[in-house]
Amino acid sequence: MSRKPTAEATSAYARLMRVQHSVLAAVEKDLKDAGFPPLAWYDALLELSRAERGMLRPVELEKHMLLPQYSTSRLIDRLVEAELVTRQTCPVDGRGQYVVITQAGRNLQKKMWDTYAAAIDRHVGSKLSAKDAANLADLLGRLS
Amino acid sequence: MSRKPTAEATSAYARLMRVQHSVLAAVEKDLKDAGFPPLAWYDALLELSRAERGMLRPVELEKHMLLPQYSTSRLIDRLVEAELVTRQTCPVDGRGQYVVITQAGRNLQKKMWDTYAAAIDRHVGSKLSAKDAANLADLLGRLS
DNA sequence: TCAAGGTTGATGCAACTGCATGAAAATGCT
DNA sequence: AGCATTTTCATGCAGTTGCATCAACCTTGA
Repeated sequence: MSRKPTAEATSAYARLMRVQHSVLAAVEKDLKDAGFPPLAWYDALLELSRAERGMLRPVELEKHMLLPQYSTSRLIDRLVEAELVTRQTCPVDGRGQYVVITQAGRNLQKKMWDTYAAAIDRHVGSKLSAKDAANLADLLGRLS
Repeated sequence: MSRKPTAEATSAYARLMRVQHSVLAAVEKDLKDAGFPPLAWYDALLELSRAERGMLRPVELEKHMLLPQYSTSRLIDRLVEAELVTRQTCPVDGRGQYVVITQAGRNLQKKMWDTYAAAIDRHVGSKLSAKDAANLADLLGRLS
């Protein structure tokens, strides 16, 4: 049975799309203006830097980042090309591999965070009280 | 002066990115599975259908949709190709043109709305009370 | 053990995007 | 009016994404 959304739900949906688009564009612009690579690189480096021994299987990275498989594969290509990660063969699974963050990768991730944090603060933090932000996070969480 | 965001702001930001991504992917999938073109087509057709006499300048469409200029230009190409809109020369501005929605365009927009509405209800409406949805819309609105 | 089926990762190709630029027309300034 | 600037729209090119598919390997089950 296919129901129609309420006006409130439609409005929330529309703003979710629009606001995310604007905020993401603004944040990406701040990073780009500071001479940094795209956000997807940061996300990947962050996941890797937090992982045990700085390594993850592509398939794990893929799940963390909610990216399609081929997209992850090519992102890794670019990170390898930029020497921010290396590929290592996986000893326990002949199909698989490990992606390992390099020291340069860790350094870049840390450097990007300064700019990234400032951008988040400017485009989100400065516009909401901590209480409102927590409330927003909670409401968004219910959509998962 | 570049400040760091609070944990609440960071969390709200992260969820905004993640949840929008998931919801958009789910909605696009529903539309695609029903055999419809991408959401951007719907958005353009909706804007046009609501406009005076079903026509807009590309530059206006661009502002409504928050798209870069070249992206709008090419979207219009595809809509023209699919005979959902036509281009007409603009009598008051020799540079400009009008994009006019066709009857087929209006029909498609209406048909898509059934599926789109059901998707919004499923992925947003059904997960929030009307009050929560209104609250969410309000909080998101403060980020604009 | 071996075949069937699932998982992991790469890649050719077509479509799409971003960037830089160009052409044409309008606007503003003196 | 004359010239520089701005606005509007299109497009070549390189890089990226989406789709389909492939190859290699693992797992399951008889």
